Amino acid sequence: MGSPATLKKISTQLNISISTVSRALKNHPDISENTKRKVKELALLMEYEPNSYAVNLRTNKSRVFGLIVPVISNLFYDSFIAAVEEEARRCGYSLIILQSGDDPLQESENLKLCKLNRVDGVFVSLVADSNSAPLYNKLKESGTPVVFFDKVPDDAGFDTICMADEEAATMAANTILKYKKKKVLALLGNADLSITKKRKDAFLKVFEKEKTAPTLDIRHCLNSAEARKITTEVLSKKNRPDHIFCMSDELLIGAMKSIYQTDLHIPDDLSVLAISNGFIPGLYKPEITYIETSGFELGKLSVKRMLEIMEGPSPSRSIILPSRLVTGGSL
Amino acid sequence: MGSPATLKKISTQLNISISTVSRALKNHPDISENTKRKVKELALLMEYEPNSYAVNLRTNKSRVFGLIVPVISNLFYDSFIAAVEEEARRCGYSLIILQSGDDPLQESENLKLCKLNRVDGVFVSLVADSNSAPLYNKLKESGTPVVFFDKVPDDAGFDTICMADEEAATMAANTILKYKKKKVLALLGNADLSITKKRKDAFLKVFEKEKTAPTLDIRHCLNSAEARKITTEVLSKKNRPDHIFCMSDELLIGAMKSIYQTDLHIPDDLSVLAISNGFIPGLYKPEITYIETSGFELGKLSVKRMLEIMEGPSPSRSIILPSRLVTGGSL
DNA sequence: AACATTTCCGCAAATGTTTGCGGTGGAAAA
DNA sequence: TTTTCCACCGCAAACATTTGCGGAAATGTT
Repeated sequence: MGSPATLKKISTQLNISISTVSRALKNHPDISENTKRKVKELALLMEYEPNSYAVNLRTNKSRVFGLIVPVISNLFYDSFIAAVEEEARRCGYSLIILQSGDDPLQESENLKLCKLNRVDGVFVSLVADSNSAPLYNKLKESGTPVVFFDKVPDDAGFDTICMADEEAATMAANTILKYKKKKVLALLGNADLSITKKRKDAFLKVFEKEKTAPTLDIRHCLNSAEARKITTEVLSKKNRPDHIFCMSDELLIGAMKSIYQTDLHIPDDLSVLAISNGFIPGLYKPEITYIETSGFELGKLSVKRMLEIMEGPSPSRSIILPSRLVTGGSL
Repeated sequence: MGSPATLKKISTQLNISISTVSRALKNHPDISENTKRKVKELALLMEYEPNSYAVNLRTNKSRVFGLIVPVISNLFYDSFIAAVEEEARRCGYSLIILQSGDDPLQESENLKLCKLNRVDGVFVSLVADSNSAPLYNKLKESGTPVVFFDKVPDDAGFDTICMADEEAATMAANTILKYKKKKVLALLGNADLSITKKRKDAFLKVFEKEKTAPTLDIRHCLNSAEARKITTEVLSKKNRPDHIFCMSDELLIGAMKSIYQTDLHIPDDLSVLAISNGFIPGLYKPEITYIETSGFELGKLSVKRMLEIMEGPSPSRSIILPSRLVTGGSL
């Protein structure tokens, strides 16, 4: 009674074979109702639970997903993780989380950890200079499905799922146009990231065709502090912008800190527009108008896609989640 | 060459026994340098990696921790999770995350999942009406260490680690006293939580002994929206408070939304003090003065404690992380 | 009564590792 | 030459489960 219950212990107690116990607990039709009952009763009494180590070994499955993300403590990623965890659990899967901390090396280490843990599938958001594409390919070939989200590889042949980056940027540009802004400061993220490129291109494209386009000041910043510095610098010039567009929450926070240092009034003196999941924009007064990108939605969809792939290997697809404008009072 | 490499495949290739291969890869002294070299070379070539299912089964360990938390998408918990993940990975452990969503039932389900996955240890922050104490006891008795953090059980005999709740509340009260506030609105969390009780008691205790104590308006609110409603209600009265104390970020956000609706100026008309990890307070203008509770620190410490327990079963301890006052401009 | 069918169950292999123990061959000691 | 010892390696059990196959007993069919 000391060590945990096993099939063998139940079987010797009942003087039947291990396989019968195994089948009884699984409601196998070969086993009579009578023995099923006896087995189940004893199993309950002995608090039997299957040893997943052995089950995994035998079935070569773990019912665990891996999730690799640049950082956890982040308003977008944490809601994504929350959604994936919830959905995965609902479908009988557990979730191992690994963060790469913007380090390509760590990312490939994490991928190795996923292989080591022999997860049944992995979700990945790439770090900036990820060079692990071949590793992902190998993983895929070895039969472990990979779903990329948010920061996805450029190469075709992968399953990706991300926000409508172009659409969001286009929407932002059109909104700015509609409000007849004269001079806009656009704060964009890491220039090396494909997500930044996509958003930038789409953003610029809208203005190209327009006669009434505002003057654009495009700036790349890696983090909140940089965004703040740049904003302060730009706002102090004689010919200051009348609008600021922020590509992410992080940048918005930096910009707002800077704006708070001035006595400029939003939206009269300066209007603001961001791409965000909505939490941060709601904290300010007035609330910042933003284009929504829901990590939660993305997470739910990612799990759904993962399960699809695991069903029957379908050709790889790129899924794009549409975005919408949420009006605050900053524009 | 199709299916993944195993010890057996390497052994037949080299015409040696499985055990020799196993020992060679582990640098066992019984094996000659020569065979070690050959084995390692072939292992590299065949891209051998040990099947953790089998290793786990044999060694009865998984090198995986479980982490049960009410919610993931939360400024405190996500930094805690980030810290635990980082530290655990550094020590060769992976992390399975489960959220209970403030549902006691889900919490015990999650605990079962931890047992099912046979994790080597579990970190738990309890939900409000958790009734799973016996389950945790059983888990502990079965040899799986449990470390509670933040929301910990009242019962003795558990390993707990949390912020200096009393100290933080005492510090808050003393600060309020120092600034000679006349009337303070104190926004506290769920009254059923022990963390709330502790903070409340310590908070009140400071004022009991003081002649110059301010009038106190103690309110409990479950979430941000409630905090906002209460604040608005209280601020609209003729005899409005000159100070608001918020026990958490969530409550602070609600209060600030309400304050932003008025034309009260911080800190002249109304001062604000919060208990927080510092992220949210930094977003406002002026930045909110707060008493720091670092989820990140707590996470690092929790892993350290877990490893200690796993070394040699020490008597259970309660660890308390001291807090400090971070001065913004709201007081 | 002889045969066919169904019901119920056990045998044994297989999953990939780890590890205690025993064994072989050769060199050194007696 | 015999004994001792050491370096090196293999046997086989054990971990707990799943599953194809075969077989005995019970039931049903002529």
